[in-house]
Amino acid sequence: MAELDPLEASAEAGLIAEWRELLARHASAVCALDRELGEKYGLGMSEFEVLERLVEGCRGDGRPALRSSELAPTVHLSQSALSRLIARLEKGGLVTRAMCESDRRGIMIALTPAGRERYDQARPLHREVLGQTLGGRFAPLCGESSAHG
Amino acid sequence: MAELDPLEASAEAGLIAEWRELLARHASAVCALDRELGEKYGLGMSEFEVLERLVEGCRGDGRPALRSSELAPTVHLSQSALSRLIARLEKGGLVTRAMCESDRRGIMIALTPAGRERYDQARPLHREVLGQTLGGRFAPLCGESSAHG
DNA sequence: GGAGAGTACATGCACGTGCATTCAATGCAA
DNA sequence: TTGCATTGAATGCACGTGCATGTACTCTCC
Repeated sequence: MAELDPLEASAEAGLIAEWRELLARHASAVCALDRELGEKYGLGMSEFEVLERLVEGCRGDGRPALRSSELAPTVHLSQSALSRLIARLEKGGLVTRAMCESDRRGIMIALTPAGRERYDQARPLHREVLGQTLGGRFAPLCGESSAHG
Repeated sequence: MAELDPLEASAEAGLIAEWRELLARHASAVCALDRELGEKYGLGMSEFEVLERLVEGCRGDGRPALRSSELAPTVHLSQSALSRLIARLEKGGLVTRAMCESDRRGIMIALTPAGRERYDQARPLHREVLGQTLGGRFAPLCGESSAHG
């Protein structure tokens, strides 16, 4: 049982505490976001994140669109998952996919007016949910047995 | 555009910064844990978490098993997901499911010696990965485009 | 210019997840 | 006791994800 020094053991305990808090916060926030954004605006958490990156990408310079490869690292999604997510958003009329003229392998993803509007509508709820789940401390934990029921 | 006071706007910016850091840390840790534990010990992150709860449940008092309903809230999994996860662990010989004699609707989940051994083997790697992804700051982000390739 | 390596995105597939439902057992009331 | 609502867990199903691969295009070197 004497596998660690007392010092290392307490460092490990701190690490695990940090890890479990991270898991709990993540679970409660993602769960609440998916539920709330999903039922009120038909968006999942990742869909909203992508819309938000597109809105930010259009800010400042007049660039109207982002490459898929620029988007992927910012939303913690695999390339294939992002590809399908963009397809869903396009099907919903929230973004458009256009061939990139400088490199015809790539695509330019642009927000449509409907996409911008949906984002603007969903944003206050997104912020509110985050405020409750991150700022607030009533973490309901996730899973249908505790928060979904 | 004047939808928020400056004060509220900066509070919102802080909230979003916190949220994005949470997402980034979670993604990199989960991705690394699933990859490392998966390829070296055949365990996913949630499988490991469940084994750990069982090990902790057996500590102190001599209680050899936990109810499924006790386990669920601690691992941020739905009841159905936990049910299938336990089935996978049982199939792998790491836990046993036994009828609960006091309430025959419930089941008692107990770690087998093999399960305990697998946990003991995997634990150092689990801690190491967490130390790198939480303590360290080289967050590789997740997704096949950045960390899986 | 042509061949082969490398890159960007799409797609087949397997898998884990949550929701809704189902089945069995319990608790309570009549 | 019977009858009914409730609870614990398992399962059908749809869906989002990652991995491996396919397809189209670009780049480099000859």
